[in-house]
Amino acid sequence: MNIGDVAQKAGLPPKTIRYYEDIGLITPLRDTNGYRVFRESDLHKLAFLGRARTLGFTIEDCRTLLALYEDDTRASADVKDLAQAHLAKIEDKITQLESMRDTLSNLVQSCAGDNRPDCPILSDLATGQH
Amino acid sequence: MNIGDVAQKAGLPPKTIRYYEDIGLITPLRDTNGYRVFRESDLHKLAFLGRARTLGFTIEDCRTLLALYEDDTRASADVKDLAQAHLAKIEDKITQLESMRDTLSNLVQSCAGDNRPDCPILSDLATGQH
DNA sequence: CCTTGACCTTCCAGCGACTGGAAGCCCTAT
DNA sequence: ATAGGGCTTCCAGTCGCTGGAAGGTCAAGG
Repeated sequence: MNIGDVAQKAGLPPKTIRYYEDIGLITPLRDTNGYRVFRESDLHKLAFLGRARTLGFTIEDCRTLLALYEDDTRASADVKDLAQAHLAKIEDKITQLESMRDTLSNLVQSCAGDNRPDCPILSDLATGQH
Repeated sequence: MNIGDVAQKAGLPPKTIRYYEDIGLITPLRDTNGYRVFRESDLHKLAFLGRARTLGFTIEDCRTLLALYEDDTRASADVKDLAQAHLAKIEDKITQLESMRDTLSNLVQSCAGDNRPDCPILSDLATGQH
């Protein structure tokens, strides 16, 4: 399989796949012409990585997850710990974003949005007073 | 005011303030010794920027907001549009993160987290099947 | 007067995870 | 022979800082 095919099947851009090779997440073979040759196992890893990234795991988390996946003697607790830590970070981010959203949505609602200059959004930014 | 004082008062690290000067958000004066000298107006702008960044506006948004703030003839509609667009992005991000959180939290709950290797989290990543 | 230590300066590099683009090779079809 | 598409590498840029090195400045204390 060439990079185009595997990119299609894994749902990742070729650039990303090359990058993943660069940082040692996968090691496809090489044809005599220098082209990368992907095995089924490479495709499998790439799909794994794609899903892990979709869940927001960092690349380093992904590296760890792949290692755990390939280790028959892993303890599921290690995977769970990693996932739980990641989940906690996501929940933190959600909380942060919700606070932004709430403030912003109040400000937006209080702004007339006409062609006059008076604007509670700017007043708030200027003074920090709601 | 030197950078340390203004950093304290604005609640921003000196490094960030220097960066804001680099990219043209502020233009403090200079003392004969080369030290930056901040006026009240600089402090005011920095506090404005700090609050805008806390609300998640990008630097370019902040630049626009500052320009609008300083333009007496602005239309509040322009500010509102900007804020609304930003709000929409935040809401998108929240939705994305919530979807991650839901999937992850299901996976975490289904994982025994003991010292056996069987792990539904890894199975899911490997197969994409829940 | 000298030193110490806290402050200030500039400049360069790195973070994370790609992404765009240039320059050039390879392969197939016409 | 040529045109096109796909492949290669390498370099630079994204965003918003942040760390660190190397060095100038200033006020206080001995």
